[in-house]
Amino acid sequence: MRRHVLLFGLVAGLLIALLQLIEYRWLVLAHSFEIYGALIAAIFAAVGIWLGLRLTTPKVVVQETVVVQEVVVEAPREFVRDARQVEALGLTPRELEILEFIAAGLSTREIAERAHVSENTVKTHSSRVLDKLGARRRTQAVERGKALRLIP
Amino acid sequence: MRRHVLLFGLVAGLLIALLQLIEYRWLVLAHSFEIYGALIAAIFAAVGIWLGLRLTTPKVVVQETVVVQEVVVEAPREFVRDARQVEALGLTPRELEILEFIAAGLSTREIAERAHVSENTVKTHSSRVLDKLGARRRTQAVERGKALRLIP
DNA sequence: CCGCGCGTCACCCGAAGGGGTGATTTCGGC
DNA sequence: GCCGAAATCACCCCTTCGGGTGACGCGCGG
Repeated sequence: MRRHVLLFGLVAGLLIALLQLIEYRWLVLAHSFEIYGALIAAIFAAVGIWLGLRLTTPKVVVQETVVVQEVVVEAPREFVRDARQVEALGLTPRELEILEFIAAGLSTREIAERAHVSENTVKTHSSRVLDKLGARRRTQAVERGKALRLIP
Repeated sequence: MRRHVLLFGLVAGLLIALLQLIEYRWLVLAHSFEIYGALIAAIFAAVGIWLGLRLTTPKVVVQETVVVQEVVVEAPREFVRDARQVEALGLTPRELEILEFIAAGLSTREIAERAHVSENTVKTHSSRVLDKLGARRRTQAVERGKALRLIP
């Protein structure tokens, strides 16, 4: 980021110098003022657009035959649960919790241990989750949960 | 996109007009020329950056109380399977295929239909997948498969 | 040619998951 | 104080899943 600012400053300086040069050589004419202004405007706008794109576009780096692509980390992709989906589906906090455990690949027994409840309770919750998600299997529930942004 | 170009043209025109006005009113001084140029440069660079960002930043649209957010499709996040992991685990193409079906939430029967093989075959494959991934359940296999970049 | 990896299919058995129903408790709101 | 939502637990029944084993055909490489 700082690199970009420095780069921009450098480019700007060079451009100004260049324009000054051009001005003194060929544009010392009547109305050169307007042309000069338009020229500056156009060039800097272009540079600005380029810079704006640079700031948000991924970069591709080639490293020892391995292509590494810098991904735009739009705020480290911190997971944010889609509250509207949750509400629309009527999922309770506990049910979401069990869904997360399921997505982690835990068995009913393991979930029961971690959630400090009986296996029957876990089964009840998971049944409700499957029902509310319209899923017939845990794997399907997980798939839908991820698609609906209910779980990471 | 075309909208942006038009918008930019309009803004540019207004700015030029504004600057002309300012120039005639207060900047008819010695050396106003450089100031004027710098001003144009700065403003248009800013506009350019803003425009550049606008072109690549997600947009939020409010529709009948429903907020729809355009998500930046970062090069559709093309999935690239980690071939080294596949080799390290000794997973065959068919097994990976079945793993994908499992991740999609399909049952053994459904997978058998889509893969045009018997349920028994699917069970054999899925058993091998679970074995090779060190998983005890399908959900766990999916979780590990994703973690190891074997499946999207 | 023979072995090996892969894909295919079968059968069995026990474990796990899923569907349905009913019941109790707890807690916050009306 | 009653109601409803949420959470808890139980039991039954059936399906699915997972583990184990065995077998067959095909193609490739030694």
